[in-house]
Parts: sequence; C-alpha cells; structure tokens
Amino acid sequence: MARVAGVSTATVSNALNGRPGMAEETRARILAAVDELGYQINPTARSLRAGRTDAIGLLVPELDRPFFGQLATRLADGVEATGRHLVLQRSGSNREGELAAVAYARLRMYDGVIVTVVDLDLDDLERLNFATPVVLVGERVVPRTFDHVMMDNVGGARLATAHLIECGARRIAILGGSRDESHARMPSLRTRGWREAHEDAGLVPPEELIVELDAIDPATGRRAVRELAREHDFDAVFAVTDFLALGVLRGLADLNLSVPQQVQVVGFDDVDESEFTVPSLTTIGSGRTVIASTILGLLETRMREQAQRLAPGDRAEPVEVTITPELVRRGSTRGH
Amino acid sequence: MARVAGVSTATVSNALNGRPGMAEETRARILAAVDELGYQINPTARSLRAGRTDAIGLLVPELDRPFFGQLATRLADGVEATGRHLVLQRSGSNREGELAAVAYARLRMYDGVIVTVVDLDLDDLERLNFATPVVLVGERVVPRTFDHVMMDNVGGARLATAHLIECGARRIAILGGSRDESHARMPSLRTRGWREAHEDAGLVPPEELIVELDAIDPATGRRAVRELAREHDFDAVFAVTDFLALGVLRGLADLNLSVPQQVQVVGFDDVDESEFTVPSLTTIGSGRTVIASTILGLLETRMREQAQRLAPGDRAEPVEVTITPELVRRGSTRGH
DNA sequence: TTGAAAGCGCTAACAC
DNA sequence: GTGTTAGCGCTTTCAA
Repeated sequence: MARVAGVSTATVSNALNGRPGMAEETRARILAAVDELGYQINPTARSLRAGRTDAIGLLVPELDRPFFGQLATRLADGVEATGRHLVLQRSGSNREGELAAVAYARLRMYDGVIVTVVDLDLDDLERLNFATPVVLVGERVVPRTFDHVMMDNVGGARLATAHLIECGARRIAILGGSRDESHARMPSLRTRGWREAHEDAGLVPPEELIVELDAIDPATGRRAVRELAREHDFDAVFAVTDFLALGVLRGLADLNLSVPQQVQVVGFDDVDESEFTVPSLTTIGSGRTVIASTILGLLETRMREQAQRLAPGDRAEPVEVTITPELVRRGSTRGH
Repeated sequence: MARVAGVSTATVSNALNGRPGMAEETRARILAAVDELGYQINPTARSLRAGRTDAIGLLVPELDRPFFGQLATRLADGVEATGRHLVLQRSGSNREGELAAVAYARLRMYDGVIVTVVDLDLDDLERLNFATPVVLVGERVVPRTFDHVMMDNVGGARLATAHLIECGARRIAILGGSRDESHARMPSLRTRGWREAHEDAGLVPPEELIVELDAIDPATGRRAVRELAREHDFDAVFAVTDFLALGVLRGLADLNLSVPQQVQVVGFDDVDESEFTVPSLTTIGSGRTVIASTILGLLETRMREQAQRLAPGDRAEPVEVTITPELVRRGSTRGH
C-alpha cells in the first residue's frame, strides 16, 4: 500500500482523484510513492463502492461479423464521448445456454447493456429481469418490455426486392430466407418483404427460390448459389445480408455468370466492405450512425432513471424505434 | 435482499453457489425467494472478494477490422472453454491518450489481458507496470519484458514479394509501406521484407513505388492505387493488409485494369473475406488458430503465477513466439 | 445445518 | 489539511 510510504488511505484517495483542498506538498509526496510502488487503483473495489463501473456492455452474437464490428465502432465513439468505456462480449448464436450464462452472471458489471438480438429467444429475455438498464437491437419484438431499436426488416427486404423487379428481374432467389414466416426472426421477416414486393408488383413469389441456410456467411453463400444454379433458373439474388452476398458474388464468378448482366444481386446492411466488392454491391442501408445514437440516447435515459433510483412506476414507457431503411444503388444491379 | 425473505446471508451464498451440506428444504426456500425478488448476484462484490473476475480482456486497436474480429473469435472459443469470458475493448489507434487511459484504469477488471500492439508506443507499455498478467500480440518488440506473440512481418512480406517476382512482376508497389524503416512498426517491417525480396532476386527495389498511407482501410487503398496509376507504372501491388487490398482490387477495377493479367495483387493476413473477393486474393496467412492458442497458453501460465502470488524472481522469463507466415495462393496472382 | 463476523479495497462523511 | 470510520455486497472461516 502506498499508505506505508505516505500518510493515510483517505488522503491517498483524495490525491489520486485530484480532489481540491490539499497541500501541494502532500499530493506530490503521495504521487511519488504511488509511482515508486507501481500502485494501481483497484477498479473492482471502486465500482463496488461507487455503485457504477463506467462501462457499457455490448452483447453481439459474433465478434467477426462486419455489421456488428461497424456498429460497435459507432457506439464506442458515442460512449467514449461521455467518459465511459464500451465493452464487447460475444453472446454466441445459440439461445439459451449462452444468453442465460452471460446475462445472469456478468451483466451487472455494466452500467448499461446493449443486447443485439439475433438468435435469442425473446421469452428468455423477458424472463430475465435485468438489474441493469438494457436496450435491445435487432428483430421485431412482440413484448414491449424493453427499449428497442430495430431495422424495418420487412420494409428493407421489400425495397431490395422491388428494386430488382424494377431492374427487370423476374426470378429472384432469396438466400438465407425462411419458408416459415411465423417467426419474428430476421430470415422470416426478410422473406416476408421479398414476398410482399412480388405481390405489390402483381407477381407470384417463386417459392422454390427461397433458400434456407444454416449459416449466414460468405462460405455458405458461395456454396448455396452454386447449388441453386444446378437446380433452378434465376436472374437475381437477394442475399439477406451483405456478408452473405460477398460469397454470392464469389459463387457467381465461379459459375462465370456476370453481375449484373446475367444475374443481379442485392444485399442488406450496407456494410463498409460492400462499396468495394467487384462489382460493388447494391444493398439496403440502415444508417448505422443513426442507430448508434438512437441506442445511446435511450440507454442514457434509462441509466439516469437507474441512478435516481426511480420506482418502476415512475419510469418512462418502453420505446420502440424503427429505423427506416434506404436503398443504396451500386454496380450489382442494373438500376439506373 | 433475499435475506429478508429467507434466512441469513451466508446461507444464501451457500445455496446460490451450490455448496454441499445443506438442508434441501432450506435451499428450495432460498431459491424460491431469489426467484420471486428477482435477485441477482453482484459480480463486482464477488470479484472484490474473490480477487478475480473470470474475465480476460482483449484490447484491439479498432472494433471493425476483420483481422481482429476473427482473432477475437478464436480467442473467445479458447477462453470460454476454461469457463471464463472474453471481453473486447478498443484501444483506439492513437498511442498515449487511449492506452494510458484504458490501461491504467480498467485493466484490473480482468484476470489477464491480451494487448494487440499496433500503433502503441512500446515505451509506454514498458513504463506501465501492469498489475495483471499480459500477453502482447503484434509487431516486433525490442524490450523483452512481456510475453509476446508476433507475426514474422519481415518474412511474410518477403514471401509475398518473392511470389510476385516469381510470377513475373517487376514493378511492385507496396501500399501502406514506410520509407522510414527505423521503426519497428508494421509498415516499416513489411517494407523491409519487400525490399529484401527484391535484393534476394538481384533487383533494385523501386523506391518510388513505396506508398505511405495514413489509414489502412479499403477506402484509402482504392484512392491510393488510382493516384499511383496516374504517376507511375506498376505491374503488381503488395498491400500491407488484406483489408487494404480489398480497396486495391476495387481501385484496379475502377481503372479497368485486369487482375491478375495486367496487375497482380497480394495482401497480408488471410482474412476470411479474402477467399471470396473477385478475383480471390493471394495473401500471407498466419494461422490465426495457432496464434490464438499460443496466446492463451502463455496467458494461462502467467495467470497461474499470479494466482500463486509468485515473486517476480520466480516467474518464468518472458517468452517471444514468432508465428511462421505462409503463402496462400489465389486468383489475384498468376502464381502456381 | 446454519449464523455471526471479518474483510476484500475503496471513498464519503465527518471529526480533528 | 488530514485522519478515522463506516460500509458497498459478497464469501469464508469458525462457532453454535
């Protein structure tokens, strides 16, 4: 302890936290001792005492998905602007186990938590009663117990598909879709948008071109188009994710099908990389910067409530914000 | 407190931690109360008491770089296998400020820390005396105070460049290089490899084709090749990073230069995405899985020492592990 | 089988 | 201007 080399523990605390009203001489002596002993404050103890950790947790399904990495970057900028830290944890894409584990045990390590819901079961989330302010990001959630920022998945998918139709496509495959639209998961929602766009145009959605996938990544996308080409005709692909689309572009190149002449492609997310593919990828953008600031705004409010120890009754109603998607036209479609 | 609804705090603790030697009846009663009150354990207090947090910190320069996301995924797999959590934090790519801030204050929140060194000054690191076991990942470090896992940057770059030379390239630009090779930073090291490969082949390295960049990302890469093409002839590009190469491929497409016929391209890192670009990217692989397990092995050792409160003298000497790079041949070079 | 008490390292309140 | 004290919420003796 620096106490030995100096004076008393409370004074050390004051010195380290730069509190006013101290003899300069004492402060200097303490800082010297601290330096010499290589003393470092124990943030665990400090947090216990202060009742806050100055950290915001972000739970993402995977750490290597461009979309989440890019969202995290925006969030980190915002969080650091308020003098806190953003901390990422992987939730793993498998419901119960991971979520329960992470949520129950470690969530209180954060002053606030942002949970990106992808494969998680919402019932699980509801049952957990978080002791920490939470904002959800992701799919559509039926129970309105949480503040929630979401993409308009159906609308975005409809936009993407309508654009393809407008560009002359008539056999539009949806990769990563779902035949079962009863879920509120991303694949189902985006399939619904694909279907609606067809109906809006007076077309019959080609059911055989719904391709269900068990992973949404480039390797799967590449394999999937190649298989699809063996069995069906198609003149366009709507990949439910840009990350997936990356593999689709590669798969089409394998097949010597030219994009956009023979096959047009649209992705979803407007990940930074999509501007740089060859051809560049037409996609559905979501304004990640807007998403990030919306999330942080909501979280800030909840954390304030928490700090004031407001009774549940006095807290604001849960808010649900839908982010309007927009079409980003690039080289993988003939649009314009 | 569940105490009110039950019995006494110590007993609650025992119940929650499933310790043996308890009346089943009491345990049930406690669990019921816990459930009803929605009680959750406070991990901060628990950590303070236990002296550990069960979390491993990973400091990365940015959260949206594919390489780090993919490394993090491997590390998370390993960490979770031992019942701990991996937690990511951004260090920001600007030396002093960020590192000092992060390191000093929050590092003790982790049982062990993995720091990826990119733009950080090593002097800073040395001066910090971490209270927590640390493993460094990254460039070559001169002072051997830390366990350290690194890519053979020079060797990898030499491999990349030699491959291009072998494939007939004679005007090989290095994008993201550095004219100043006195640093031990990545750009300098990879430039040295580029230079050595030329010398090995009896060629004079074309200094005018060293392109210094202030950001290593696709947008910069795209812009840089386009500018380079205006001023110089070149028949190959060695991009110091796959992420950068992504933009290079895009820039060459903008210029209607065909890859690999007119210009060959090699990247570095073997990021997952590189297999899916069009054309697919020849690159230098580093066995991320090997890196990850090496890191965790070293960290495990240090954490054990820490747990045993070994005196510094009794601790193992710092270890420096160099990962051997390997060439991954793909479509962006004429190799074979 | 359960409870009482001490203490992890810190800081806010108050006394000197 | 500095020291004393108490307590954040947990777990670990040790005693009952």
